[in-house]
Amino acid sequence: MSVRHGLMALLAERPMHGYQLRQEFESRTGGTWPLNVGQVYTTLQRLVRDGLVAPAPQGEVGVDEAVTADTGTVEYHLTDAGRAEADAWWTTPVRRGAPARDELAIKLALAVTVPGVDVSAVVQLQRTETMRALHDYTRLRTTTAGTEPAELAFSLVLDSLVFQAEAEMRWLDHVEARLARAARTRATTTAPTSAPAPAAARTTDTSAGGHR
Amino acid sequence: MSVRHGLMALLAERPMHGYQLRQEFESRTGGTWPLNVGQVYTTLQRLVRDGLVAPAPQGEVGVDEAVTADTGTVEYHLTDAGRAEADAWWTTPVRRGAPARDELAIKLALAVTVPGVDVSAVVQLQRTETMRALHDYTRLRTTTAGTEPAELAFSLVLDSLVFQAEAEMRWLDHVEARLARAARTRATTTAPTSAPAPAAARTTDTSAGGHR
DNA sequence: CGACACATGTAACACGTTACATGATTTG
DNA sequence: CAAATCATGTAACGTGTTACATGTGTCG
Repeated sequence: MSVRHGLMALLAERPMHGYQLRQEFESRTGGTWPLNVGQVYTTLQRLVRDGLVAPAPQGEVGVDEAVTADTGTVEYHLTDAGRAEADAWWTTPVRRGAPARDELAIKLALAVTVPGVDVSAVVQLQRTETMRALHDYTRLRTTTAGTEPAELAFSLVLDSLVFQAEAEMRWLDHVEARLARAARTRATTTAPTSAPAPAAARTTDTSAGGHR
Repeated sequence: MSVRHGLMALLAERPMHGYQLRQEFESRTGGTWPLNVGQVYTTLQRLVRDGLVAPAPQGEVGVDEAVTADTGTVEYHLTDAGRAEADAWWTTPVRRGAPARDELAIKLALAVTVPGVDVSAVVQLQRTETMRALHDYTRLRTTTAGTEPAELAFSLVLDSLVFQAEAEMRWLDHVEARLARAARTRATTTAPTSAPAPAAARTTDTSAGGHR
């Protein structure tokens, strides 16, 4: 629904062409989320179908209703219903009740339940990837620090990505810590008397485990 | 792709029915992400089509190839290619290079660039919603604290949601702070001599935390 | 003229969601 | 027997993604 509402938000500012919508959407988010032009038009079609947006052919301006010399370009604008929808978007928070599927969380949840998976290795790989992304973000941020709305917007988007990536890193640390604790508990409960190998493996894991 | 890979991960443990796959997927994630049975079957179809999964009709076990007394139930299992794919999933981190569309980030990025939008109000509404979700999570966590794999998995998922929600809260605070700073800068640069109202509004903003 | 940005669309496909239809098995 | 659970699927729809086709305007 991001694109749908995003386009409506842009059209609330002023009527625009489909092509323009794409440019505005991308520039205001610093190109973080590229938007294919085709999707703009398909989404616009759906918005028109739902009566939220209406097209107005741009021509040499006929005085009456008939359009003279249609140039083929179309300017889209919000209908009243569309404006209401756009307003409703601003006054309705993004639902966090039924969270969106998080591939990483699903992956690790399954990893700890499926036997034979080296969870630590998975965590380690993800940590590297997330760190890499984090570096990319901070590198990007140094190059931009303006006060104009568009630059502010991009800066906020970047901050959002950084905050999320940092949270992910913290969570990965947390997962590793809990795994180590669980392994310890398991070792003492399931094999209290005879379990020399697991104990050795455990100490090796936390210290030499190429992670942090 | 979460469901697709999730099903493969489950099938890597042991062959299962479609119905079972749904139960396992949901129980191991604590019901955080409900999975419609229909989607399991359509996804399985695609996996079969792609040669990653193969169905085996369950019957009264005919000795030769002909199946005697087919009960109508089907057990799905990974093919060699499917097992390779599953292994590849574990050894490939979730890509953070091209981040998934974050509706909240998009929303706020557009909010600060579209004139006439009360960004502070949007932030405030979202803060309330995110807080509510955070409370729900912590309330859920108190009821579960086991060490069995499934409970550990759910616990980790919950932690992930908490970490994310906390990051979102921090980001919302951050956005508000930057907005206040931008408003100050703007007030001094665009109207250095005559701007008493903005200054008054600013002090009200940061102290009377109710909303803006 | 040729390349490039502007501008509009269609087609095909993947994934996800909901609702519906159909039957077998278990259990109160 | 009736209801719930187990079990398998189909149909329709919404959104998102990519690739392709088509044409205009501008500028070196």
